[in-house]
Amino acid sequence: MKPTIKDVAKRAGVSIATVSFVINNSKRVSPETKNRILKTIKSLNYHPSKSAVSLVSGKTGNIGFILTDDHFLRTEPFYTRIFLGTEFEARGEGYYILLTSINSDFNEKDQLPRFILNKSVDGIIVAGKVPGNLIDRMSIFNLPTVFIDYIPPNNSYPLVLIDNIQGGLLATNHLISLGHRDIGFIGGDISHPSLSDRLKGYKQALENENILIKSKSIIVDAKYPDRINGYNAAKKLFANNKNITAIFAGNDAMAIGVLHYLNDKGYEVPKDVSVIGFDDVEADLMVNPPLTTIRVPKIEMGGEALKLMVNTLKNKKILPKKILVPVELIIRDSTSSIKRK
Amino acid sequence: MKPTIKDVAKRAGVSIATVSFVINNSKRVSPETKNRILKTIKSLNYHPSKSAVSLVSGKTGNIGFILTDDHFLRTEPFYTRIFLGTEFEARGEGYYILLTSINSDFNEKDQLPRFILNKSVDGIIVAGKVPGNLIDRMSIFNLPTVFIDYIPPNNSYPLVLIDNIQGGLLATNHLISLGHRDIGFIGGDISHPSLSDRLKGYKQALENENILIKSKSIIVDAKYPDRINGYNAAKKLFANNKNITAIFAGNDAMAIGVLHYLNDKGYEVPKDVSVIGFDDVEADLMVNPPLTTIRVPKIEMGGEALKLMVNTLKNKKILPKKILVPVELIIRDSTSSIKRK
DNA sequence: AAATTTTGGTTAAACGTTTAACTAAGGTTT
DNA sequence: AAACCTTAGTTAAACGTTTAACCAAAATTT
Repeated sequence: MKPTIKDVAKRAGVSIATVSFVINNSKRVSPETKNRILKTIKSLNYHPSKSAVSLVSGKTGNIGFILTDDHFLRTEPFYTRIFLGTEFEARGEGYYILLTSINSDFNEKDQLPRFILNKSVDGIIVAGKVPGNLIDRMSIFNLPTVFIDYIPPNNSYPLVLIDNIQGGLLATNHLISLGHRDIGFIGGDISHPSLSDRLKGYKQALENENILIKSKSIIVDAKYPDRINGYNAAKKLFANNKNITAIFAGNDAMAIGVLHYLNDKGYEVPKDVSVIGFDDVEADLMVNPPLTTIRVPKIEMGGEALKLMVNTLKNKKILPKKILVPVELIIRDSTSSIKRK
Repeated sequence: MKPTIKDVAKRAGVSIATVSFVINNSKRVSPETKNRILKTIKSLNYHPSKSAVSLVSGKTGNIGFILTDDHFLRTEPFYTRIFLGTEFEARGEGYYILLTSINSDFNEKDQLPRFILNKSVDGIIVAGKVPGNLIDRMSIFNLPTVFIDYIPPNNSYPLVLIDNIQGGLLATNHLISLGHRDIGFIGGDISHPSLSDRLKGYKQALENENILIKSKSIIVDAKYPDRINGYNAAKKLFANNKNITAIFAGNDAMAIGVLHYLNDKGYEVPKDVSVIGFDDVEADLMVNPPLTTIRVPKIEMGGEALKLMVNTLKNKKILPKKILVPVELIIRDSTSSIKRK
């Protein structure tokens, strides 16, 4: 059997309370006794039982992580990486992450994640857009909650967001600096704040250079930003506007779809058309040519969210705070100067 | 505050023991009382405290999932998908998965995953090859353990394995049936049983058709099966043997490296050379042409492992059992008949 | 109708911690 | 030296369950 605090106490010749005090160093214990207990703990290879600690402290040491099925099963590992980031950070802080996915159309009939119902977590991290119904029903439990990459309707939560406007600027400025003037924008689900901010950055960059913003160069009618919709959006874009020399896609999956379209139609990238994506997922290196993109620091985002969570957990109060994580331009081979044309 | 079993008992006018009996339906309770209690539970929205249950039952309801950092951060979502499969299944069974990654060169100095030390899991699922040191030190804790996609040295554990020999046969037979006779094999880390089995399938298929197995057509000296090593192995293969018309790569990442090499050297795929991979990861659809491959049912593998675990947990004894999950040939555009050449 | 079994429940101990309340001994102030 | 404060520890209650041991009443067997 695993040793308990009693075994330690007996062996060290003290009461269990004293052992508990040195574990949590919550009260003065004489240096000699403390050392003796520490030695005993080590020699017995004692580790406190998590369930006992949880029961009496009311804290579980777990943090729930919620993701929709859509986001989880996404082809590019995006949210999975964010999860990983929380796990890494959690390990250092002594927390466990309980991950669960929910239906993308979560509604009244669906049960809340079990870890909320049976009090198995101290706080919740939500990544990506989730249904309002979930947020409403979750909020009743008054668990500290941090949102990643999504701004919930009733925004009083701590947030970890991508600096999407800056990313949009970076991407578009890169294309402008290469001499491009006819730049298309492709995205899906404009209602998602991330995409609308990327578009905002795009428009701002054009305005700064006094380049006319043409609505026919902006295609944002896809429901979901995946490869197929990227392909179709590219088709639509070229149908509207033959003179496009560069395309900024709202994410890498769509950018890859654009690449496939261009390849099918005989355009060479980047000679004929430059393409830039957003996210920096692994597939970017698999495609030909490797995709220029805006890197989103996914692991770091997860880490920031966890730090925020641990902070509110320790301060016993929720301090609504917004962290904007910086993005970075990653130049690969899918963009080049217009002169080559 | 969250309601406890006492609240339910008081409201229903019974003792807490009776409530407990109906929750676990572990003893006869009259239908009327049972119904009344069930109603009360629902009306109070009562859910048993997990830590209290854990403490008294000695069971945590958690299952640990261990992965090396390498495998976790792998570019293709392979083990992540397996994890997902366990999560899906676990949800139905009422378990939580605690995921942790360990150093790829885990040694004496590294601490065992916390969930083992403080008894936070009832069993452990290990995915992919892990260091022997971990296995040895873990085994002392006598936790039921299931291995996925790896056969540990001291093999007395339940296993969930890919039918790699069958996959190797399927892939090679596919190429042979297209008329290919000069078929190269590319892999990394031949010490990994998965790869050696795939190679075994390759050899068997050739033998069956009385095709000579040439050692110069087999390149397996890479340490790690990634894209770069696939590229280099392809280079080496063609240096050895100009007549190759088809390549079977040990996994998709290497196959994509092969594709890149062929593209760089001006070979057309599949016109000049056919390429088949193994795993069926998402990037297969991103490359041009989409990669023919052997599909490994990743989600299902995770599910099988969890079922195995729950089974041994319920039977209170470890029944060593081996599950061989079947694979499937997925024909895309990177393979074609040799006649076209 | 006395003896026995079944039914439907209750009581209380146990799981392994934390922590408020207490105490004995030694030091410090007056 | 009486009164008080510190220090270093102990005792015992509490957290929310499960479950073995018990019990009273009703049903069944003799």
